[in-house]
Amino acid sequence: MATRLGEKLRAQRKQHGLTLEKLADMAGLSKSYLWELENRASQRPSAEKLSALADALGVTTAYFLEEDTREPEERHLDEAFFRGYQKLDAPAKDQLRKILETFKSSDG
Amino acid sequence: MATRLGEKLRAQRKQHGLTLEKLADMAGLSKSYLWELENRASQRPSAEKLSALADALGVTTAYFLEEDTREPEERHLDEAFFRGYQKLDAPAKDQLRKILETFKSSDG
DNA sequence: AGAAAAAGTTCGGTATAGCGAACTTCTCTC
DNA sequence: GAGAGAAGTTCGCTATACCGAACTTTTTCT
Repeated sequence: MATRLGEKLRAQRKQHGLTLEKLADMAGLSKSYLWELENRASQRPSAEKLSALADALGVTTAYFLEEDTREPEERHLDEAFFRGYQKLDAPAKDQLRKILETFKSSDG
Repeated sequence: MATRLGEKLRAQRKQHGLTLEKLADMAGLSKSYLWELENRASQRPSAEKLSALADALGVTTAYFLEEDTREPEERHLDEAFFRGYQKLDAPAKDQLRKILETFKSSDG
């Protein structure tokens, strides 16, 4: 077995050194269901549950859903960057956006 | 009735000039269920469905789930910025991250 | 205004999300 | 290696996600 989602969940959980029960408590679901998410194929968790898990593990729901070709490390950097960006005030955001535009035009 | 999620869904759908049926087709769900999402309280759609809707409407799932205090316009800018950033090559990303750090330290 | 088409709404049914509690396996410590 | 405690797994059940088809309302024609 082992779905893509299940593998990602388990990998993240282990990485944080959490047991099924601890993570389940943190995310507000049962450990039995969390086990099913990790181990049983074709689970379709609700957006609520998946989002709670993503929050507890410090990733985005998109990470669990998408086929993401990025390395986990790069993905993590990207998400951290976006969280940081969102906390800026409006003028700072605006500056960054302008800088991004110049970067865009200088490659493919 | 009208939940937070329902309101957001309907607002986005109208903004794109889509009927229930069109959006439902685009996102791969039935129009009857989409109607329920928009109009019935306490819906807990699967991450899959919500993600498909978010994709079709050009927003993130987080937008539908979070209490987001940002103005829709700002949120949209932020998400567009992040999409742009993710497409950059590694060195460009790295430069932007460093710039972000300098911005962070210069405010609260 | 009235027909026809398009949009929205209701409803009954099936599959499964998600739970609690019991059971099993692993990991200690003596 | 036995017994205790933690971690993982199974299972039966209830609530509900989600659908198709029928129905109603709104819009768009002439």
